[in-house]
Amino acid sequence: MGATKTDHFTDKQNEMAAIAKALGHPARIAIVEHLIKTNACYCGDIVEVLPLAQPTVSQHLKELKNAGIIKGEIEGNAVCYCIDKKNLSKISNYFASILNRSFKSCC
Amino acid sequence: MGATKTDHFTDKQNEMAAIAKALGHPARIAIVEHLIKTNACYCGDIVEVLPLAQPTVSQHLKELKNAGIIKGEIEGNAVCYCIDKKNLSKISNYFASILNRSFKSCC
DNA sequence: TTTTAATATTGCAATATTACGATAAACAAA
DNA sequence: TTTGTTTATCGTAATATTGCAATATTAAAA
Repeated sequence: MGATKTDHFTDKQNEMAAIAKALGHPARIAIVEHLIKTNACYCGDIVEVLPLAQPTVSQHLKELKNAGIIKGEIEGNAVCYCIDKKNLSKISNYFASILNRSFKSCC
Repeated sequence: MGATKTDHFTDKQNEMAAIAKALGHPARIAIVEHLIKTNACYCGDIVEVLPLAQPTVSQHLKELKNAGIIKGEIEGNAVCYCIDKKNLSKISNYFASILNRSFKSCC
């Protein structure tokens, strides 16, 4: 095996898991943090900041983009990336609502 | 390759990524949701609810426990699991603070 | 003690992820 | 058109994850 049984779970569960999974790597957390700090920046700037080769960074950017966490705008031969707040808001609200519904613990 | 370069990132980045990663699977999201709904319950109840075999569920529970998202208390020969709010609060607050710091988008 | 019940662990196959060199693609500049 | 710059894609090796059958472990019950 090795393939997740996504069809056995609800759309919402799969959606939240996909967003969380995209953020489940320190390089992608670092990218998000850098985009927050600089507000927006070129792909090349991110490559300079991270301890990873350019193709690896490009791959991480693609995953964040697929998950709807960032978006990129082509400017000439460069690409300007920035945060797409929508899905970050979704997962933030999701966790907040889970915590609100969680009262006492048995253990 | 295939191994994440954790030593090149900050402790905070690695920590947030680890929590997000643990939540990056629909089965683990479903487990968390079920624990919220029932407040606390036995491992066996979770196995009944999920479309996965007992060893697979046990493995997912272990990952959630390692990430500090749930905790389990042994009661006789059964184990009662419940949410450990601490790390869920951490990631919830983390995303909230990221969103607060994120103003306008370039693209 | 033997049996039963509830979880955890082991071992393994299938698949996914991570990382990067090489290369391609797209565009600007000369 | 040629060259340089920027980013994406391809191919591939190393490693991690997912899932489950078989089995071990632990403790209650008979």
